[in-house]
Amino acid sequence: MSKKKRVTLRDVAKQAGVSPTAVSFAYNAPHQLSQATRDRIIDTANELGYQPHPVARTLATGRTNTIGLVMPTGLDWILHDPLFSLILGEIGTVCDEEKMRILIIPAIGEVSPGLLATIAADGFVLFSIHRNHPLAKAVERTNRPLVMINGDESLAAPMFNVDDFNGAYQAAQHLIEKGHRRIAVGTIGPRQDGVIIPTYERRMLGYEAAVRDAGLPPSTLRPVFIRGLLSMAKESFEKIWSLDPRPTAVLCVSDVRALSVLNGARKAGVSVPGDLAVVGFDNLPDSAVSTPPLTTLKQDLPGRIRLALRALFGLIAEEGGDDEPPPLHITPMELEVRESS
Amino acid sequence: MSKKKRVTLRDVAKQAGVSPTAVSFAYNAPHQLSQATRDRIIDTANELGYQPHPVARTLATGRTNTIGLVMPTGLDWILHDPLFSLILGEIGTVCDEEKMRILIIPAIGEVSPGLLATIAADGFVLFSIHRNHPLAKAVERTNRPLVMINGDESLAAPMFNVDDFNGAYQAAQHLIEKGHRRIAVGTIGPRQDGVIIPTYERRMLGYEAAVRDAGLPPSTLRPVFIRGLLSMAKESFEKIWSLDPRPTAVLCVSDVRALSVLNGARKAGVSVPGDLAVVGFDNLPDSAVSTPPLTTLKQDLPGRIRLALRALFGLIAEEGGDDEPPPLHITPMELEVRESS
DNA sequence: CTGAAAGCGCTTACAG
DNA sequence: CTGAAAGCGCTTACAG
Repeated sequence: MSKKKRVTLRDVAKQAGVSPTAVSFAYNAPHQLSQATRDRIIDTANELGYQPHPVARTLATGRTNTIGLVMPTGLDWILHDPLFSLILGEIGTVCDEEKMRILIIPAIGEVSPGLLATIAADGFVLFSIHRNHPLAKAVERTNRPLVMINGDESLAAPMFNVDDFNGAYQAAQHLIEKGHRRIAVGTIGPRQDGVIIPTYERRMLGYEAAVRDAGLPPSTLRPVFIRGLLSMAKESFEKIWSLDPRPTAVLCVSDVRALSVLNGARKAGVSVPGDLAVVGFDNLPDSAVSTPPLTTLKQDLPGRIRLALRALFGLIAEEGGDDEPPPLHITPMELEVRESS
Repeated sequence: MSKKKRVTLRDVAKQAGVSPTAVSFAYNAPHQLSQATRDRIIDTANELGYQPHPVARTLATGRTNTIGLVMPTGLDWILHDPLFSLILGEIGTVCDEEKMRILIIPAIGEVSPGLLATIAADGFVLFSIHRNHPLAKAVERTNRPLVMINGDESLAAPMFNVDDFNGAYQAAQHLIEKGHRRIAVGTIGPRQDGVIIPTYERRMLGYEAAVRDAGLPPSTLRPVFIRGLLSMAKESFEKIWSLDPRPTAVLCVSDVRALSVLNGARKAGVSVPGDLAVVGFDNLPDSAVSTPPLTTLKQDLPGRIRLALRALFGLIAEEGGDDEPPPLHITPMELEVRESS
């Protein structure tokens, strides 16, 4: 009583009076069939409750219809970070359209060397992965298509980045022009697992260049390690506010950090931008409606993700590695000045 | 250059000079082969770097070697809750031993009706799922083996529970004997998605019965909705402490809640058990080393999980549903009195 | 103890 | 526009 027989393609073919080939075509190459037969096949398939068996399909095609998404954090972090939510949401949308599944691979802690090879993905997206990360090499060794988003530009793979350096440069320049001379930089601290986020590295360089080009001393910038968690508002703000000498502005490498500082300042009764100007990075949806709205760097993240995924699907479809050098896309960023600075 | 040919079972057979059958046996039925040939096969397989193709195996056997684990919360919650960590850890260990994979199915929000049917699992474990939950029915409809842990005893499936009622009864009785007459009950609030946790339901009944049997009025117990998050220590404690009249003790339906209250009390300078006695439920590892150590109800959770999984693997192996009524295992709980009460 | 053969449920050249 | 046939990489009665 527990094993209902599965309805197979053969059953549908028999019932509809066509060959198995025709049934397969009805799903995978509809234009090869006349409208009439195609409709008849699909109708009888629905009647019988036919569902193509994904495992059989995979065995026949060699495709799993899954992409592996390598993220630089643990799963719990991914689920809480608004930027990651945005990214996952967009990737999810595109993958739905393409009938692809997503397998999230958190790139933290011990990564067993052979793991990636056994993961049944048609291709990989690496998000914010540094060249030194063990997974960067592991993925390359699988010889499967891959693209990188916010990646390390010294890696040889199609890369879809924003212009972190120039974005950061603009942000710092903006504050300098406003007269700020003591600027905290809210950034990520060294991670205990040694993982480096390439984006943040480049943003730091941009800040520093702007200070240098303005003829100001490096000490104008004071790095402060804060966590990218909205719940750490109090701690983040206090860490910045207690610097000696006290800064008049803060540049954050991410909007989450900037919003966290913003909230902390408000709770402490410190006026933004009066007492402390705050500038973020990435332009989260929340940043437009915070109190006050956040000055930050705009980018078309969804658009960039779409581009990257199209590229990946292209590579998967081609299958034969052509040997062109992998493309490097760097999208410019635009400073959106709002009321926090 | 991108498609290395996969080493197949056939390649190994050829190289080792045996039939494909023999190679398959070397992995799946080693006793059918002489020691000598088995060793030879395994050796050449390793030399060639042969890895059995899981998809092909699934197609041939009908087994995916995956169990679906249905949990009553979102993934982020699962990753933060120490009880769930314990459970996942134990399930992971057993599944590793059995070479089974785990697919976590968070039972929250919208659950599409056909979803479960398309999930390629050989069987399911339902954890803390109530009879009214849509997934309870959906899983039953898949007609695949399933077992329940901390389940709703009105459901017809093998059930592995603790004796929530009597455990709660003991806990309440203990406080009553100590002379407490104003007892807060730290429990879960109604969830916005209407999901009910069967275990907590039964625990409430046990508390109430003990009060009744002691001849005390129902108002002795004052339910307070607190969240099962250690980070909510302050809020949890204050909610209890601000009851009017102020309680002298609190019964919590979970150790996480009890620990959270304990921490909140300590930070507020309220002495436990002097000003407030605290009793938990489940005996987390942390509960033995908290300040003060927590009075709680002991259970052998790992043992129970092992039992449940063995039962599930048994059902999967049998494959033919025998029609015995599903077994109901109820493990007794023992009150472990420590210094918090 | 070992092998030849059929089958799991699809896809896809190939031939018509 | 449609069908017969081989194949994806395994497993497993069945026969020896």
